[in-house]
Amino acid sequence: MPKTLSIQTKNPGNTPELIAASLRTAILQGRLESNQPLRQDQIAELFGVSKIPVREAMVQLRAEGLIEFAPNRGFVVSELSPAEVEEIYVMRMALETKALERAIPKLRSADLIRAASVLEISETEEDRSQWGELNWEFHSTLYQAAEWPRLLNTIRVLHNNVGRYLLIYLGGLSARDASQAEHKKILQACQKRDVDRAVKILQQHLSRASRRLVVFLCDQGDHTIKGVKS
Amino acid sequence: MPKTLSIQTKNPGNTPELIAASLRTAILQGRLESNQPLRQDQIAELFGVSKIPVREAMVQLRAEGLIEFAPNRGFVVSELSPAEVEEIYVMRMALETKALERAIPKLRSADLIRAASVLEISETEEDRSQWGELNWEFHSTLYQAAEWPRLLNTIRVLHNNVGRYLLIYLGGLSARDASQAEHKKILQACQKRDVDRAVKILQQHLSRASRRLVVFLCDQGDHTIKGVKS
DNA sequence: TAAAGTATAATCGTATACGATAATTGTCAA
DNA sequence: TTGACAATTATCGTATACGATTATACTTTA
Repeated sequence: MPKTLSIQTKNPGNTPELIAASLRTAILQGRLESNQPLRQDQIAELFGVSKIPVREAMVQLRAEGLIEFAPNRGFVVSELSPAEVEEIYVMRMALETKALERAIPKLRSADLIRAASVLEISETEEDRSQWGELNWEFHSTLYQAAEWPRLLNTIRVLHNNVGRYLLIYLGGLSARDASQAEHKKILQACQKRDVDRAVKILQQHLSRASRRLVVFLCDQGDHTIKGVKS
Repeated sequence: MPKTLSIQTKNPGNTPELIAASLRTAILQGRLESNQPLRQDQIAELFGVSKIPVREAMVQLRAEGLIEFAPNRGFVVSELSPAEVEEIYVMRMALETKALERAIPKLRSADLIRAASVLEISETEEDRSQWGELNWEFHSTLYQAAEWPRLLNTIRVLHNNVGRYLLIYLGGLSARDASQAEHKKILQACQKRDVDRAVKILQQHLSRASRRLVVFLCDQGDHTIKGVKS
């Protein structure tokens, strides 16, 4: 369990939502590891609330696939098998290409500027825990122009699911530089309104990330099958 | 509010799940209409439980997009605008073609027989509230062979979201016959392991349903913008 | 009458409490 | 020592209760 997840002062939103957001970030940043049990009492105390809003937050996170549930045993942080990572990338490819296709003709210069500045910030960002967030910022800045909010949200959920693992694998600087270079190419194609080229690079970008991630997870010492150590 | 949603005898599963399943079915079958508020006390009493498992069920259904939530105002059954229906069909097309592509080479004869028998049953099924379920049975029988459970689940959620509306529009017998004919063609292509043809027909099937549904919703007396009558 | 304000009722949100279930530890016999 | 069983502890699941919020009905006043 991390030292502290978040301490709220008042209640400026709704409580289960705030708790879900805090836990979500902790999982994405790798501060909560796979298979780690989430104790309701403990988390409730951490946030200074009872178990009830905590459980609602967890039902939400379970629906997003970030945690798993077993009756009377509680919730644990999900672990993805290489096969599941592949599956998620198949879905991302199918959905993100649709989003990008529709977004490109609708991109405003403000969107392009924003995407470019996110890339710049990424260059100098030292804090690894922020990389996943910046990565999402870049992609979502482009996709949101499609004005398909449900699609964007589904993509976000899928992105979050691989987020933790992406973080580990981007740890290698060469992988990160390659990823950055691909982002720049995608942005250039967007600026030229070259849909086919942008989509093609995006596909390469995702399938490369998928392959690297799968290799990483397979090499990764533990040959784990869905949380059951062999 | 319908007469009865479901009366449980014991607790053979976990309670919020059972409640969610029951409400989900009620929404899919059109027994709970769009914008109808879901009163926690009332539903709790209906199931003979307190509000707490009811709220958890609702958080789950909200995550699936079937109901919406406003703090201190509670939950209401979602209403889809024509634009949202289109969006969902774009997503379905992107995802279902991937599922079908991968499934076809892996389809076992048992799967094909099952799909065929679902179509047969559909022919004779009088009860309209079952059509959505049978429709899903047919599609999911084909898709599950892909062995991508997350993808299948996401498709199911999307299917559920348009389920109610589909039900209304399939009310017209000609539309239903057309849909059945397309299903048969898809199945034939699957039997011949003709991936390209099957995918092509599936795309037509979905885009036709989408167009018809959008037209239907636009004609549909009420020119409603996200629940706010104009 | 209509707008504004107030009182009442309906509903929500969750802290507390407690029985139910699972995990852990301790005990005993083989 | 080790396996089976019992006792203990930890944790879960939710019914109850109650304050907080919102909706509705009822005044009051201009």
